[in-house]
Amino acid sequence: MLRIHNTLTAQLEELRPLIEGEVRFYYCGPTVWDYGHIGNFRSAIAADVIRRYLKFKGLRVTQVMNITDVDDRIITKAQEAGVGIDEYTGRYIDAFWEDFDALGCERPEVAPRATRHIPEMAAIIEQLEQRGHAYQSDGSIYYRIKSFAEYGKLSKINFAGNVAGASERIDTDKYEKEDARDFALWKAPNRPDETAWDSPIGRGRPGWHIECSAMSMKYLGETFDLHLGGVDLIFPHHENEIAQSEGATGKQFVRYWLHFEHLKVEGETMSKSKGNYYTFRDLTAKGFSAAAVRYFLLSVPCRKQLNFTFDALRGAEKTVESLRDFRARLEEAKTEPGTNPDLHDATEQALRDFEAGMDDDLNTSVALAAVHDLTRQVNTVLARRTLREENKREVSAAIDRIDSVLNVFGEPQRQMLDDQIQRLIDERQEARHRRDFARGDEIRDELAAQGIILEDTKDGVRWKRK
RNA sequence: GGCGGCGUAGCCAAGUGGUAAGGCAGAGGUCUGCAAAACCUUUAUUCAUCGGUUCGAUUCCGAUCGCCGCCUCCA
Repeated sequence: MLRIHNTLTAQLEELRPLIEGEVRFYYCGPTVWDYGHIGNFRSAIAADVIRRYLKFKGLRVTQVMNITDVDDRIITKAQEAGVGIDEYTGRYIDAFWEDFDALGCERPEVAPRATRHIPEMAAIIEQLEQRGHAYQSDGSIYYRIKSFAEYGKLSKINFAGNVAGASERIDTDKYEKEDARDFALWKAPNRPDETAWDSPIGRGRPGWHIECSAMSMKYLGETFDLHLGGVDLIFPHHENEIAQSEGATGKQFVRYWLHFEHLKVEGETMSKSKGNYYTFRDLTAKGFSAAAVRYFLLSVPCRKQLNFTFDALRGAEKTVESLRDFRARLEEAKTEPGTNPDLHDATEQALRDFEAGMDDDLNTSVALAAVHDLTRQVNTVLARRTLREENKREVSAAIDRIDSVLNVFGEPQRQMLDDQIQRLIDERQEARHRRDFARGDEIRDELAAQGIILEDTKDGVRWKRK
């Protein structure tokens, strides 16, 4: 029997004998019409960090991630727009992947779409009917919750305990269901012209939950290791996934569940009506970099609520800039052979601290503190010009290793300068040698206006793009 | 009403039964022709409030106030 641990990494140790070096996991991604807000991307980045950390730990991963491309709203919206459902969802899906890539997330192995898995869903529904977990009513098919004794085990929802205030809202008469709690597996079309699919279980469209059961089990097996998603999905979605999958197979569905907490904005719920609803594209339009957004969103452990403020995002922007500068300066640094033993120890310590932080329930805050400790110490050594060749190699390797998980340092940008700019830089150096600082500063301002920032160092001038 | 998360410096926050990580911002300094970058020093006698347990609580317990989520449809 598996014990359930309170951290992912502890659970992985328990799983190791079973998983043979490969972690198979599922991430419930967004729905197309809701794909772009930063709350969703916080989850997507959290899943990405987990994915990358599993690889850091030497495990192989098979990740399945869905973007829901069919629901009542999509069907309605597409019909209103007078376009096919694929055409309607396609542009959102394209935009999603564009943002996903920009935010430095690794693509999952499989990104299935519900609309391409109707037969698989129908098969599970048939199985549920055979096993007495489902029933037909008015052409639709519902899950019979009474038949699944363990229903509620994930969310610990106590239906009996709900009092007047909440239970009043459940209007039993409104649905053709045996029990108010039963949920739709398959919905008959409301109108003859409504978008629907033909299948062995009739014409209709899938209920929300069945897609995740069908697609996860198809690609990961009837039992798999890890299931990720936002806390808002615990009930009913994940509860229903368990009921569907375990009802159909009689086997344990998921070994370990991990839920990401919400993002708040200025201490409040993010909502369009409050005017504090931000998409990733809103933030880039305001001039924030994708790296800063990623850094901010992953800087707090994913099981904790995170409060988004523009002050904090500006802070993340500065931090990310200094990390990127750090890596560039490290690579440019001239070194003499040998090693600086203190820095060698500090580098090893940083790697240990980073991993210890991540092992402690993916505590990215602690892991980042280790990164900052290392960069500060290396900067000190760089300032004193006592960085040695071996340290440079070790630190660089450590940063690469850490950044294989966080992906916040950014790619070293060694583009060429065009001749005209290079000539201006040379002219400025000459002017400064003549102590013509007025001309020098004039050139510096001119270049700054073109987005080229100059820094004078003992080894000459270095430049970077703003 | 039920279940759960949370309240730590100007901002984002980690954290622990033994006396507050880290980042950003701020202050002073080093370096620089000046900048920039970087470094050094500094910034919470205190962790929402009030009680309790304890030799000792920010950390445990209770109450209060405040914020967030789920408990209904849609995903």
